[in-house]
Amino acid sequence: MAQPPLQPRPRKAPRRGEAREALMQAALELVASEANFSAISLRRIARQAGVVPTAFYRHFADMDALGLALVEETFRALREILQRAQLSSLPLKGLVRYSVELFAHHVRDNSLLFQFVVKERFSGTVAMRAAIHDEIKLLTNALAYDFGRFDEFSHIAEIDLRMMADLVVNTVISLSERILEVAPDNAEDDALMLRAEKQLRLIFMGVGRWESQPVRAAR
Amino acid sequence: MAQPPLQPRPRKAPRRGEAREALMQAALELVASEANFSAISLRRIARQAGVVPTAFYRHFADMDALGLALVEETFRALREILQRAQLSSLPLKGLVRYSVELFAHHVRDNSLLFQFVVKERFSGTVAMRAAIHDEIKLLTNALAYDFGRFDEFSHIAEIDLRMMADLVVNTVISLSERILEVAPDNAEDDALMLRAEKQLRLIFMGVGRWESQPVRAAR
DNA sequence: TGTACATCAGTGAACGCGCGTTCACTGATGTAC
DNA sequence: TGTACATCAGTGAACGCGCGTTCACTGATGTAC
Repeated sequence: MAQPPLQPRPRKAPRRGEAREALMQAALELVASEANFSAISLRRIARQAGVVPTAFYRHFADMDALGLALVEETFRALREILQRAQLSSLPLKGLVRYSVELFAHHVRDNSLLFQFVVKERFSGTVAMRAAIHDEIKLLTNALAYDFGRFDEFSHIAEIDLRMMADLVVNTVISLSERILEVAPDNAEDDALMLRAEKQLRLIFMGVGRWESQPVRAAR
Repeated sequence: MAQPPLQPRPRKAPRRGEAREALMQAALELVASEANFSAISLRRIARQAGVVPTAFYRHFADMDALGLALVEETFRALREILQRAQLSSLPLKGLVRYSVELFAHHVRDNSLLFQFVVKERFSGTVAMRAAIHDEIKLLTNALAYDFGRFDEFSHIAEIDLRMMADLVVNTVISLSERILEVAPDNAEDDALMLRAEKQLRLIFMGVGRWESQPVRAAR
């Protein structure tokens, strides 16, 4: 049945960056379909990408470099969509619902990237964990800054703005994790989005009544 | 210098369960000091436990069984401390602060176990992820049930009690993750606990104003 | 437009290593009488 | 209290395998002129 490939198949023309993207995609697929990044081998990734193991080194110094590239790609795309949406210039009314939907759909549309980051956030190498942690911290700081520009938050001390931004970011991260662990299903996704939306509205209900303590004098 | 151990050292008397605990402890130490569970080998665990690789099989069918035993141990101890504390019978005043401190100290005192669970919650095998997920769901349900017994929550629909319990559990999990990623340091721990306490108080401030939608008729 | 050549992506053989798991074994502990 | 024996934790040799990485190579693409 099988035809012995006696004559070597013609070498495919290499195109710049093609194999690099194939390797990144292969890593994402393997991590999503099983295990985590540290449990899959360089050789498996190369095989999945349709490339010989040694070709890996043409594009990445080692596995850590590949992982870091995937983290960067994830947050690059996330920052881009957040910047395009210009959330902080929208009217407050309906902002929560809109933001939750925007985020949830983005996670679904980029589920392999986000699955990768969710898995590696705590179990990756030190470099990868630090990279993810730093990116999340940047997002949290930006959110705290945006809060400060709304009248509704004018009575809140800076440290409490950060506390609130942290709570909101955690809630949204948790939403992403949940979305990724259920099979794509509109009804289920809607239930998860509705719950997250309620959680955020609950948080913002507290903001109006929040009284920040006066700043303590540094000793 | 080194004396050649020509005559075999006397065999240590095996004690029931001793090696089993040594294997579990070895796995915790290796996971905490580097990598994650899927990245450490059976042989490394045996070596760390001071036992020959094949002895592993006397105590666990495979690595998955060891991992599941560690997950179970973590939540067994957590359930025990929560049950002892009898939180829901304490006066509401000061309950948030007390609960946060209780939890944070428990995490510090059992940091290897919690580091393990935090790392494996998303990156472990399917069986381990499911076990952790189920345990957290049980805790969330118990918390929602406890909420329902306070007068302050009497106007909240059941689904919203669950939504709120979920938000509280997420906040506490996030606190644990943070505590485990900073070196033990009372000042830093206190700052993390204070932030979590504020986040929980903010959430509960919203509860008084929350209006649950009337239940929709099933179609 | 044509030619010469540097660059660089991809190849394939080879290496030594740590891995999970098997097997037959040893010898101490606990139990039946 | 003493003896015989089943149980079971731990041993050590051995296996075949996939791993990361090295090396010298091939040949297509892009560039200088």
